[in-house]
Amino acid sequence: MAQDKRQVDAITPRDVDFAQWYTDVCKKAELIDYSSVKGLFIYRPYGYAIWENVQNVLDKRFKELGHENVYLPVLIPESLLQKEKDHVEGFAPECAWITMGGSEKLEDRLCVRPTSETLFCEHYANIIHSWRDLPKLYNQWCSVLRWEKTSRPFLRHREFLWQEGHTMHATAEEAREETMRMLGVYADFFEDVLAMPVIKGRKTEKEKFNGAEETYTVECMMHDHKALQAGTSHYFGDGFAKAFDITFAGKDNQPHHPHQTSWGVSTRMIGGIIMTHGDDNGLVLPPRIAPIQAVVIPVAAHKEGVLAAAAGLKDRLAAAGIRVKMDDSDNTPGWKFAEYEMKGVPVRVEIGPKDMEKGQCVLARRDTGEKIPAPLEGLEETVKKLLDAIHDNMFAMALKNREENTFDISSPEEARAVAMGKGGFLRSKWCGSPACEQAMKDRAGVSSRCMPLEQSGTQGVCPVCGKPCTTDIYWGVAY
RNA sequence: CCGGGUGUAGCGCAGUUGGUAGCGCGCCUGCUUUGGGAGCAGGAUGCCGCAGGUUCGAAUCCUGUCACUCGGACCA
Repeated sequence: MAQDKRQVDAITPRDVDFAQWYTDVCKKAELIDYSSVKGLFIYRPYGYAIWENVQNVLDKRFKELGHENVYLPVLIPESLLQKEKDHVEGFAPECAWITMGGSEKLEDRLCVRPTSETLFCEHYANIIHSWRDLPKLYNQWCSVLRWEKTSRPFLRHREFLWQEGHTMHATAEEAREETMRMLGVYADFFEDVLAMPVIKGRKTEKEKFNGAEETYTVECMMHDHKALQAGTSHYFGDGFAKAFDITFAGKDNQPHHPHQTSWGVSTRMIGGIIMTHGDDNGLVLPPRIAPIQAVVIPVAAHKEGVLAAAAGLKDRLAAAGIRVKMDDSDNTPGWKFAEYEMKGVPVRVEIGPKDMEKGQCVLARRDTGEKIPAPLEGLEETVKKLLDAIHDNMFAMALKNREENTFDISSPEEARAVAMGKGGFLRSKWCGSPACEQAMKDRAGVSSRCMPLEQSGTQGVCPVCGKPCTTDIYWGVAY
């Protein structure tokens, strides 16, 4: 079957206008709606269900690694926010402030949390006293507010949902291990659950989180060859602990500052899913996160026995642990095909009179469009295997896109030619100088994405200054 | 935040020199249909984004404001 055939005309093709295509998918797949306030979006049930599945998988993993969920307040007093200089400088421009309580003006105005480092530090100062209190492995699921100037569904909200892990450790080594462990959790999640290949790497000084010593990232390539930072993990050292006066008595009976990490992923990843896997017929959801993994559609439902057969298939698949829905509404089959394709349901199960005669149904896979007749016997296993095959294929397609659009460049001008053309990840050496990084921004229009953890170790030269160096780095245009 | 564009029914749009609001799709009802967005018949739906102003009279002209959108700047 030709999977590139466009079956849905409610959506602008990607090649015509990628930005419009993205907006169409968000709306037509019923993921999101706009509210009356710029940048504040409504997560509709189908969109929120994706986030719930993300939460379920990640929350389980966090807890397996010993993390506990907590909930801290939504407001931060200005005096508290200002305790760490770099941090407040980074976030102040996008804080929203509460200045009135009822009809009274507030003495110390309150910031709606843009992130919760300061709140966690204040709390940790109260509860960490001894080496026996460490490590503290806390995580919070919440929303945060950043007063962005421009906003787009999922990719840049003023209010967005995320999780933020904040951990405290007795030693720098332990905190560094935690930073890398959680980066690994994110990388595995993106690849094994969302079918999104990632590049794990470290951010440059310019791009790192305000107040962090080191920032690590998982970077993904979207279908339009732009980069998306999909998750971050920070090592803070003891900078915040000093600023917030967090100390503990060590085994040596001396006072010490603990070492800290934070790490987070947000609903931005849903934008990443859309732009990594979607096609001209709409959303294509990774099976392991799809709210509906298989939709059963009865064909000629008025005919004797068809509805009962469809309901039977639904019950069997549900009993096998597959998230399944039957659509027995009176829309035509063609309408339903288009509808669930727009919504990215990985597998469609068609059953009609002709199938029943042959003891089969028809499976249609969303990723390739292929239609496969399948015997009713053993259907549970067939569908499970198909879901895994779809995941593998989606990952392979995304990886192919990234590999075919990653280029080695040796000058800002060469980088610019690619960036202004079809775009992509640009790989080069880098001398480590902020001036050369800025020159890439000014002359090529690209920002540094990350220095990959997997370094080749080979000798080369910086594309800007020409100095010999060994560090591999990726550049790109980012969302 | 700076420029360009746009706000009229759920969606997409028309609306002339200012004169009291229209089309297509969708929606509701009924019948016929059903393997790729069905057909016929009937029906319902409007704070013309919001707030002021000009005018006998404003969707239309003026001012302000909010939102969407495309560039740019900023930004995780």
